[in-house]
Amino acid sequence: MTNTEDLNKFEKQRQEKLSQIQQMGIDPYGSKYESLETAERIKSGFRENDENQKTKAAGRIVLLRDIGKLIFITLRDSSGTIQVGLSRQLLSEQWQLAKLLELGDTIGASGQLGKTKTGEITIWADKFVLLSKCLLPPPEKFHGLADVDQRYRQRYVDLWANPEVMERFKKRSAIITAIREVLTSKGFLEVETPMMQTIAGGAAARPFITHHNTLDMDLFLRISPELFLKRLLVGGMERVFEINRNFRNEGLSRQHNPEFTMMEVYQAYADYNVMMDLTEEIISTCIQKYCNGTSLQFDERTIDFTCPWRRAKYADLLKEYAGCDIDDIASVRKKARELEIHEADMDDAVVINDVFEATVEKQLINPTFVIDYPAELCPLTKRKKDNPKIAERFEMYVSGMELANAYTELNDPAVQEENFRIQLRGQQETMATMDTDFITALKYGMPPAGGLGIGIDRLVMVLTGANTIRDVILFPLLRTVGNEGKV
RNA sequence: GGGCGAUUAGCUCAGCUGGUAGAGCAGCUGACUCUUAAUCAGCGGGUCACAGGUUCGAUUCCUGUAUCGCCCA
Repeated sequence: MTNTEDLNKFEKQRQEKLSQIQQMGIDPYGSKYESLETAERIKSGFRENDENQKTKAAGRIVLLRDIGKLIFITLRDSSGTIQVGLSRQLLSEQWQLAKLLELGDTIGASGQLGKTKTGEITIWADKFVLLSKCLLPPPEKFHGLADVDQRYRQRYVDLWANPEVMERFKKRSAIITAIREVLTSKGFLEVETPMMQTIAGGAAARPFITHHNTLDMDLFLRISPELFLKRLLVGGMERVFEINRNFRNEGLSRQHNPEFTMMEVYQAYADYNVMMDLTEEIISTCIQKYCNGTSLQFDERTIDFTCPWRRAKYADLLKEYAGCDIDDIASVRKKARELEIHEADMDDAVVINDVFEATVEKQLINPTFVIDYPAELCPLTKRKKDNPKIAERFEMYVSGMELANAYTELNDPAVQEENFRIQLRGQQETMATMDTDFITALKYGMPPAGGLGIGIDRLVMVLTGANTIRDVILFPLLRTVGNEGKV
């Protein structure tokens, strides 16, 4: 709990400076300020011994050293920091305002670029403007904002108080751009499909429910775009992708936020092998562009992304790490009991998968394609021609975390309808609706295809070394606190 | 949902076995025209998360609540 009276004391002091500035006839919230150079460009473009380098920059005051008749300011913009020198000599009539500047204020400054005696590139301002007054005390200048809760709730402070946070989100944006570039250069069309759906399909997860008033209709926030993207394959879009949010009404963890960003891509006339190559290409491109080399540090381990990545069969991994044979269900159930999985009233496939998750997943450190899943776990996937018990599906793991999931897409409407029926049998409430329109679409004929989903948040975690998903989502879902929202 | 831990000044953190609190930064006053987390001198600043309980006395011990973190489901 913050003590509002004390907070008011600091706020009051800043308010007083604000009114002093206003009494000087100055607007403390500025206006258009253009022709700026970024801090990094100013520094990289600096020419020694050039007496005539004028420049103009704007940013937030993150450090301020007042030496009397000379003030040094460290200004932070989105590119980095630049030092601004304010001297009484150069700014005779603006000097009074200069002495009122304080940490957190946003200013713009223009003037000659030069170096100080100690070699710091500095804008010696002949003019500056207050662009926005900061009325609340900024975080501690050296440690930044450390309170985890406050960092997420007040990301707008976190972003400038902790430069590595800004860097991480710039990297996130760059990663998504790189993915778009890879896909569009290969002829994939970026599309948007409904976030609000009348049937929450395409995955097994509990959805969020909302309501449309005029239509008096309950809607679900989508748990997956899959069934809509496949409709586009039926429509003749042969290569499509979507990068957008999914919503799952389930627990929160290091790897789970209720809303998360998913990239899904579908390619007609392809299969899951093509999707494996595409996964390698997309992620390798991101790593080449934004990391050094082909390996990186994550979770205190070195992860080697050199292609090709390991491709291992689900059943083989189960044998390797759990020590049981997928075809010997008794041995799998025995292992489940050892792992304290309550297997008694579970289907065979579910027990197998729980054992897999408990034993295999965390062992998959370097990128690994787990291929050929038990068909029962994959209602939307085509079976192997020579073995109908196995589905052509892979999941890709890094550091024990699922990053991607892909299938050779099932396009036989009769098999799909049967799979839906089996799936619905074991479920209740919100999930128990058959997407008959999707079956209708398949009846018109969907080309054979490969489909792939990559969890963007988790990918960004791995590529930026973030150990919780909250560090790669600007505004992660948090509990409301106190009387937030009340006026 | 379960277990463990945290919550002390605006911020970052100390505070041993119970005796109503400290530092640095920030703020205020003053000095300083080359600082780099500027420095120097001085000053102010706290319902020790919240609510109960034990005690002569609780920031400290106990219980509950809230939020966050870690681990597990």
